[in-house]
Amino acid sequence: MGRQPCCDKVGLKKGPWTIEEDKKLINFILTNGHCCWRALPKLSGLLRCGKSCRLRWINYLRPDLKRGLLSEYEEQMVIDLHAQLGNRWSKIASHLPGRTDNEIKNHWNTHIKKKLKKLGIDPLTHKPLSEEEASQQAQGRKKSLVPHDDKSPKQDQEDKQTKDKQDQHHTEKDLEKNIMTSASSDGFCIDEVPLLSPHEILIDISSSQHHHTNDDYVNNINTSKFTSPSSSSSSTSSCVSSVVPGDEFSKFLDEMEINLDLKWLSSDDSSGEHISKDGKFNNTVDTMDLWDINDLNSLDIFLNDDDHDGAFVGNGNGCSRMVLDQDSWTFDLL
DNA sequence: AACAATTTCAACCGCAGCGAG
DNA sequence: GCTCGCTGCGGTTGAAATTGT
Repeated sequence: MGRQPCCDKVGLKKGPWTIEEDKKLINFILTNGHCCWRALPKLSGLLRCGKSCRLRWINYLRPDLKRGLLSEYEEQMVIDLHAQLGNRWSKIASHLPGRTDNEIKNHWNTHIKKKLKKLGIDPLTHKPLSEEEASQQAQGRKKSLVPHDDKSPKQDQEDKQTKDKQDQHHTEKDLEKNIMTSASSDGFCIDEVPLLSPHEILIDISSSQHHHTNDDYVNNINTSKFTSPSSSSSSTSSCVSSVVPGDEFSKFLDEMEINLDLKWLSSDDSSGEHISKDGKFNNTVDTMDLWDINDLNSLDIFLNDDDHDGAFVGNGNGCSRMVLDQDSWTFDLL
């Protein structure tokens, strides 16, 4: 019989997301949350499969994402965690707030692997490379100990991944046990990284029945309400509901008399003409700025900023930590 | 300036895991 | 215990960007 495909693929769009699609997805999730990824595309009017929507949200549009390269500290954490967990990227990501498994995986494959090899460390075993391997690395020639002629880098990578999988399979339980009970050899213990449980991260709407000042909201949120689930594998299965439950966030916006009407501004030009990511030239405000809801600076600004005459615009420098090379998006105040 | 080679990373694919019935 | 449907994960791909010649 075979499995049903994750979605009816006929007529569904694939490939890079357009600004319009992003807008639709964000608007829908922020106003409705996502009850079910499979149903979301239909409800939101997107010609994408639910899986694609989920991925786009989690890896790119989620409000609490950090953008830009991993810091040295984050990189070191990834290395430490990888030494213990292997290629379990979602687990690794769950310890790095604002980072996704995909991002970490990519960073590992493109940066960290090379870095470790340069340092004479085998990225798979985290042990020093043999002299021969190290010298080969130094020469920039990659040859496996088992001769494999003109294996492409891709094949080489596949081999290593297979090996990695096997190694991982054998040691998985030991590792898990080790992680649960002890610190790593360099003193870093992932158990020290706090993971929040869902009850810690939901907005306390009951308390918001009372009148709040803007500062109340921001303080409330900054303390613990908006936090990073960091990856889909964290304590709750619903990314949005764990960060900002859709209907609660809507209530919050309603109560603040904020109409969630997204305006799309280029990160490098918030007022003029724009060139969107796909290279199309827009003379309307039509690209988006990512928000920095992780620490709610942008929210802070749009709640408190008097300078924008009603129209909230991304928080400039404050946003840059997350935005960097990305566009970002903003709200309009009524 | 033009082209080739390499690198990066967003997005896709297939499978595993899990809960519901 | 089995099947089904959904979600999440990890591996892979390929277009775009960057670098080298």
